Amino acid sequence: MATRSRKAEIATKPSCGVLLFRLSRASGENLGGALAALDMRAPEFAILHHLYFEGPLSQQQLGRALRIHASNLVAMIDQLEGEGLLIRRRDPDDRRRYLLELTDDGVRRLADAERAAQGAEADMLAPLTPAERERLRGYLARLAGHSCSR
Amino acid sequence: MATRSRKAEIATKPSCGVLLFRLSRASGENLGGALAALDMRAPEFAILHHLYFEGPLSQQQLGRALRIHASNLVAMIDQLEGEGLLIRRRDPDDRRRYLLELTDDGVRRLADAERAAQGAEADMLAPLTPAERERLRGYLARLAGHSCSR
DNA sequence: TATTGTTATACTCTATAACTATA
DNA sequence: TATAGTTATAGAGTATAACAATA
Repeated sequence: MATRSRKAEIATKPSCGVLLFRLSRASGENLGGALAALDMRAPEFAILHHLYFEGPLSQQQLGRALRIHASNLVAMIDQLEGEGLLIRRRDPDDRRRYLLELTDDGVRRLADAERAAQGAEADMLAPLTPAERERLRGYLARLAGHSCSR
Repeated sequence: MATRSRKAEIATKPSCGVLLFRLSRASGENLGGALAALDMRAPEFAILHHLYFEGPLSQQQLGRALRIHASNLVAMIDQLEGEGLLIRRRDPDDRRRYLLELTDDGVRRLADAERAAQGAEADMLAPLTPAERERLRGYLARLAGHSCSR
């Protein structure tokens, strides 16, 4: 009993949290490698992606969803705006805010990035059947919606 | 047709890769917050965790699994060894390598960290049913085994 | 020659605090 | 007063290259 109690304090299987930690780093490495050919980084890809699906958004909203600190987001948005991939428009209802919106070039660039990322994604998901991949995607989408929409 | 082709280049739903990016950051923030009470960071937690389940391992093996660069791992292992949570033993079969192994204190510290992390994990997984959580954990474990065991 | 661990270093990312303009 | 965006800056995290010890 005494010898078991020490072991019993630790779960017999890795938790989702620690699995996410490991997997996100491996996935990020693959994604980063694929995006490097386009001279793009994962955070930029995530920004374009999120604005495409959820935009227009303020910098605060975008930063909260992607867990990018407001102070760090400024330079990233500057960069993307400088490349003509998005525009900052003042929100007429609250002139403190910007409304970030993709340009047509931004949409095209996102499409290029998605194409590049597809191969990396397929490698990562190889162990799962197509049905399992879709179920995983559904789970992740629900969890992301819950955790990333504050 | 021409108006559809622009849209058609981009998937109608976020991919697993970008969902993992977002979710891992939200999850990491929660985990980091929970571990802060123990004055521990997520990478340290992952190291203790991985050595517990997969150890003993060389620094190269550990670094590859967790995507921590060998040059950066040195200081982290120094720190954990200094706290008495693990030991570096020379591998008698290959004296270039260490065999990293948790001490009893390391196991206890991991148990403390797991307890602290449990609350954050429950919050994150709240949108899923218990059965769905277990299926998700199984998927993540299979993918991590594939991507993180090079 | 190749590999493990190590150091030094530059670069990116992240977090904190203070400022401005708007609300 | 409070919030959105910005700036400056310190602190982690990351990657590259070179080295000693060992294979």
